[in-house]
Amino acid sequence: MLESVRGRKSSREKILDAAAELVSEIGSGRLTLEAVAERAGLSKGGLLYNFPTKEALLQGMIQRLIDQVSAEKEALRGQTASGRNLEARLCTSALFKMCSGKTKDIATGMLAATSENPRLLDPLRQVIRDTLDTLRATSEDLDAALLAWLAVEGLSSYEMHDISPFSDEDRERIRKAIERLLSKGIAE
Amino acid sequence: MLESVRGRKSSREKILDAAAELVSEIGSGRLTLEAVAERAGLSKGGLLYNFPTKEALLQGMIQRLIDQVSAEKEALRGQTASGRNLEARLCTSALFKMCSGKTKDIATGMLAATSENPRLLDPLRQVIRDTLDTLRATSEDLDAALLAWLAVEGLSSYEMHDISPFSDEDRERIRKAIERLLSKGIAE
DNA sequence: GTCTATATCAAGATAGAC
DNA sequence: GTCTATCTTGATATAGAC
Repeated sequence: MLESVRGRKSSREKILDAAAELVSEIGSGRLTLEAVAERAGLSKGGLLYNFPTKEALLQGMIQRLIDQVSAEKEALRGQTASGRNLEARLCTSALFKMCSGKTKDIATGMLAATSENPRLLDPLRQVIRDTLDTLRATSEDLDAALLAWLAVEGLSSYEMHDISPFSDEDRERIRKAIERLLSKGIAE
Repeated sequence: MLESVRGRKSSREKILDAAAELVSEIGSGRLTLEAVAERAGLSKGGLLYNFPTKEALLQGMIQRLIDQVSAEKEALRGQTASGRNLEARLCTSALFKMCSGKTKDIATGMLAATSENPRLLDPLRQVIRDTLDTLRATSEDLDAALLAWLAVEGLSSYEMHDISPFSDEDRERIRKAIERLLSKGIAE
């Protein structure tokens, strides 16, 4: 699935980047193949060689979103000390990184898919169900785990729609509060 | 602003309802004036009399979303015992009601607006900034208030995109956990 | 206040050259 | 693998009747 070659990005990657940026800038519903092609530095024909339909492009955006979060989570697993609510900590950290880092635009794939055809979110639905199952099965404090997860999703949603009122310091404060919630739980 | 007359809904209300439903069903990007008109039980011409452009319709959807949450919050204010993190409790309760009740569809106005023109979310941006200011100024435990707020937004986002994995019981559990977080805070 | 008819335009997709 | 040219559809918006 990883198609980046050393040095140069593949056309597919350039196209997905271009599409993600455009969704942020002009809105998911205004995403046109022509605009994506121009931004990615090729023609409509070239784009349609890589993604034969617009739906295929949107599917690609969703799949990259899923792959990115999954990869981030697994990378964190190696660096994270085991302990209370481990899975929830991995999951929230990975999502948090996604919505604050430079891969932030990738989340807009969700908006693009929702816009065109809500069923394109099916793969994401499955991931979310699996995440809930995992949290249920492994969390020492499920209430805290659910709230932490949802809070990161809320933040992510705000960033995705570009309506977040939070500064970098705010986000850091939120990150720490989530960490505290997961390790200490809700007070009695 | 409230234009409902006793008995019959105004055309405006019927149109806004129809648009909200359609966004849930076919995706924000597929929302067409013709489909809205048909669902609302009038013709394209009749629709365009009430909302002269598609943007005006989307603005109407966003405004109704804002008005609804605001009204819900003020209604709750009368019934809620004052106490720890009052504003956060009002705000989360109002949002929670929106995303689980029958007014759920109204939230999809956000998707419709994002889809067509992200700047249509400007009024919502203002409300969110004001909410953050209020929480900052009044919360006994700001960390808890922020997490609770974000958690409801996360839940709302899942429901809005129809990717929520939660059952009614799950949502009730989440509601209680948020209440507990706001009244008790994060453990030490 | 709501209807029909129509002008106008833009977007997705195809075909075939290079 | 990428390009240009073209076909076709469908959506917004206008004009004017009822």
